[in-house]
Amino acid sequence: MAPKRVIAHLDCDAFYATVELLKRPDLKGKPLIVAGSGPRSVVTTASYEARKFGVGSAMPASQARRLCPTAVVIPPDFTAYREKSREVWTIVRSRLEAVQGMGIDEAYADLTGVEKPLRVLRELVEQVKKDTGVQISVGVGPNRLIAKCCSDLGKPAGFVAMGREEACIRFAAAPTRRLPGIGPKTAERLAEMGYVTVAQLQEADEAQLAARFGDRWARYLKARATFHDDSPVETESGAAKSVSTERTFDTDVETHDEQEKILRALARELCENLQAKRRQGRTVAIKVRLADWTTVTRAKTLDGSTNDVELVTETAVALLRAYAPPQPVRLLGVRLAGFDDVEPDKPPAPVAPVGQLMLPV
DNA sequence: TCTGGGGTCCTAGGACCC
DNA sequence: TCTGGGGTCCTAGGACCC
Repeated sequence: MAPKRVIAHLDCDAFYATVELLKRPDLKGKPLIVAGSGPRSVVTTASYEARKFGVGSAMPASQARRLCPTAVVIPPDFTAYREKSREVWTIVRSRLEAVQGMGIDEAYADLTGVEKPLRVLRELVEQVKKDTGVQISVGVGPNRLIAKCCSDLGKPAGFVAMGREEACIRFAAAPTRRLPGIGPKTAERLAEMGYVTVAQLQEADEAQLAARFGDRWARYLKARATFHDDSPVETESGAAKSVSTERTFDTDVETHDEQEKILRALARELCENLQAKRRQGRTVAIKVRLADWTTVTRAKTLDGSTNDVELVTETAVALLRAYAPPQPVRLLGVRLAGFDDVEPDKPPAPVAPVGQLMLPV
């Protein structure tokens, strides 16, 4: 029988704000908001002082300023965040075997079979704090779902561990939205059916859920509510499956001529990025967001893979012309997918050893 | 008071081939 | 003349996550 899994979720507290405070210690204790300066920017991170005013991630910056007029607003410095992130996860990986990074400021680790896993984690958190100034909150459980919910529970500087049955009880009164995988739309639909809390979803009739969401989703939702999750911690991350560049404009762009000009610049930016990464893709796609927030995508798959500025640009422009946006445009984007190149920094695909026959399956 | 930028995965329909 | 089913590829949209 397989040993009981021990999964940890490690999450940096208010990561961007923390990095800014390390650069500017004089701001310590003040409410701090990391957000762009444009009229349509959103909050990327708020310090805990700012959160007391109701400021949260993904909130329009204009709203955040109104909620907390005394806050110091700093534009994001992604270069600094990437650098600090590298420091943090280098330490974590030096101490733990199986780590799966999830974006810049969090990761899962599989500590199954590790002696005294909680002690190992506590010492790790302490070292990261001492060496980098970054505070990590930790959640531990028998699977990723419980680990994730637990790291959230103790923030900031949290350290929470529990088993599945305890999780079912401790999160019973929480809204379903608290479960990762249940977003605003699904939570809304569940609420319409009378399932507002995790406990209610635990007791929900699966056949009734299936009628509304389909078999697969129904099973998934029940599994989430009862904290069943056997998804593995994936150590190999792999290269991105698509790469895109997009921009929201301070004011909507009205003429097709101007839209085209912007799209060309975006296509160039994307191709230069891909050339640096030595990646080529077959599918060129554009994204157009209209003034009324309608979002449209159009894609074309080419015969061969490319990252050529001319080819990608002309394909993207042709897609835009065919669509001919019927309203002013607030966002334009270009994306390349369908990569069939060798992943960077990896040896070529293995071939059959000499003397071994490749048999048709 | 409006709503960023970078991704992933899933679904569903149509084309096309065997 | 009519009737299949399966598999793959492509496109578009939607939900979700950090």
